[in-house]
Amino acid sequence: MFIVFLKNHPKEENLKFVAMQSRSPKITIKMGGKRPEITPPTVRSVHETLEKDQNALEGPSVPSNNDRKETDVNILDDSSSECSTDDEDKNKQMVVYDHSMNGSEVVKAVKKPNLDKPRAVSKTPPKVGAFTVQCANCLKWRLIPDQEKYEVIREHITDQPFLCETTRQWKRVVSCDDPTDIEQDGTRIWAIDKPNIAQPPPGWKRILRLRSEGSSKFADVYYTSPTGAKLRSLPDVSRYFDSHPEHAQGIGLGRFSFQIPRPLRENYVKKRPTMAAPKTPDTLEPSPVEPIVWSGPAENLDLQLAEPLSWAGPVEDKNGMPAYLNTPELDPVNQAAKKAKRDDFNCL
DNA sequence: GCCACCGGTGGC
DNA sequence: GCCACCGGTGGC
Repeated sequence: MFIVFLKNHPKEENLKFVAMQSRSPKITIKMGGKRPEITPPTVRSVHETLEKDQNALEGPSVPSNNDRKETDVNILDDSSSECSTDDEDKNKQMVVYDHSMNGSEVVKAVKKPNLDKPRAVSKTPPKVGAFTVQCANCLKWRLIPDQEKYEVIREHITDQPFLCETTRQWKRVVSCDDPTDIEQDGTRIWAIDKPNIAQPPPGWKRILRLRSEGSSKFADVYYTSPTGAKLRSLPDVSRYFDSHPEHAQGIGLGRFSFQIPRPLRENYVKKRPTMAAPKTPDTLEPSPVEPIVWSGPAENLDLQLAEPLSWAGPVEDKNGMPAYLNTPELDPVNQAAKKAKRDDFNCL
């Protein structure tokens, strides 16, 4: 289940579905199954990007991940990577999803106006730009015209897998033979949405607010009540019902879910600093040995501990070799390589 | 003063 | 490590 996120330019707030190029890695994902496939980010020229987006939206293409079986739903965002530069920002362009054509959605790539101007607010959190669901049969992505339809699909995605034919609900004629609406080509930020979330009760609206890259959380969910109250948690909703019993009729807390999507890019969210890890043999640093000063009587020199100390030092295998050679996670060299790899992703 | 956004933390 | 929950705060 996917959502594609877009960060709208302030002047483009009226555009419902806008995607801007970013250097996000290409990611595909399979619900409840294999890990996402991530390929390194690439930088493309404006021309290349335009051509590729056109191909993605109009040309014959198929999802790159062939082993997906389940239906996915998606939300897209545009937000560029923290590693992007002003020059790269200039190369951004938009893909506009125009669903205003009587249900016959047309997706077209357009050049972003004012490419020379940097985006007004680079720190503003991204906005959801598009919803897309994967056909359970052909695995192609189908854009969903609006959030309401998306929420309907999401609510029953497990029991009623999404198919290309489902788009006929909004009078769109598309089949598995048609090219995918949108491709996971690294030009957008994708997020895995949670399946089977109930539609908000009548009069209520479920709002998803994305946070900026590097935040401690990816997003926040809140509900707006019929009275306009903004509720941030189930206890909030419960308290609201206590004070507005007239709005609680027939509405259980089960109708509310504050689950947030998960970004496909693992480093989108700042990792919580971990507690100091217990020292393992490979992390133990040689430290200066303090001389033991013994001031007791000489006859106590043979004093020994009654119980043997547990040994936390390197353990040898049966051949007398360090244990970490058989256990890569204990290998200090292996650990250093892993750390270097992690640092590569941080771009800091 | 309000509120969107963010950080922290306790519980699991 | 993830998530639910809520307090803090900067910008308006």
